[in-house]
Amino acid sequence: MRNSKQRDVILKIVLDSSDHPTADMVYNRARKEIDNISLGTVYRNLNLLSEQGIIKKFKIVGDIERFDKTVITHSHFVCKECGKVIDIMEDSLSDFIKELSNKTNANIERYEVSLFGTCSHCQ
Amino acid sequence: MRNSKQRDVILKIVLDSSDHPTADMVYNRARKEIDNISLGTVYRNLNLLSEQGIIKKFKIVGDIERFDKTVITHSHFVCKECGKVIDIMEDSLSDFIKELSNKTNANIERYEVSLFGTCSHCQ
DNA sequence: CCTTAAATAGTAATGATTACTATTACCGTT
DNA sequence: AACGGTAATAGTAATCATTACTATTTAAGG
Repeated sequence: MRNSKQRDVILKIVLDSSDHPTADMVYNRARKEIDNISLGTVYRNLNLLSEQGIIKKFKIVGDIERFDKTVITHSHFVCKECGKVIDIMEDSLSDFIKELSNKTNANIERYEVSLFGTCSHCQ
Repeated sequence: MRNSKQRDVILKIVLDSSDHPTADMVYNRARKEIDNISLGTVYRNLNLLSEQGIIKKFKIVGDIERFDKTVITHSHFVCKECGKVIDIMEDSLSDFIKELSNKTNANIERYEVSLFGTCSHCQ
């Protein structure tokens, strides 16, 4: 993998963001530094970086792809008022899923939990 | 809401299916009964029927919309070998999410859990 | 400073879903 | 049984996120 100014900028944007940006959000932020950067380049590099485990790509049900600097396993909560995506770092969830795996005699290797409601700010 | 042959056929197909069909799957099955039924009609009626609570529309992360005759809250497991979508009727999950709601002082109103792995048949 | 392949910009294609519009058909009223 | 209003439909176009394609640019090793 060669160096590229584009990839550096894209990585820095994700590492500096805490709002779980979409590819389009990264694209718009990147354009402020490289005015003619291509959306395809943003997608390719976001996918590349997440394949390498440097950033994390995730999806919330009913939503589009998002990217996160936090690579460790965690879930996401979406506030229906402000639209914010909030990290839920919940280890007990993974324990719970393991139990479920035994009960249902299906071998659960991976899970995605999307939570919806109202965040503490908006209540 | 008026009667329509199309809606009757579409509803019957979902009620007779246990494979969590997509709109396109319902469309292809419906065409065997009404050869010129429109895909738009299928989408509109599937959405209409799920708004009425007669069927259930759901999504698995990374997958497209699916429809289910089972309307009560439950989660879904996807086998990566055979591709089957299997219902997980797990009450304890909902209790767990309620607890999580308290811990995180976010008001969790709804959740979607997608489980991935290998089913009992394919192991 | 050359060369070569990786990376890019710009554009086209894809696929699921929704929107649009002229036509059809359900159904209550005569 | 015919009529008229309007909901529902068929067929097609539009949308939007994402991927694919291709000619051009650029990193970096010799």
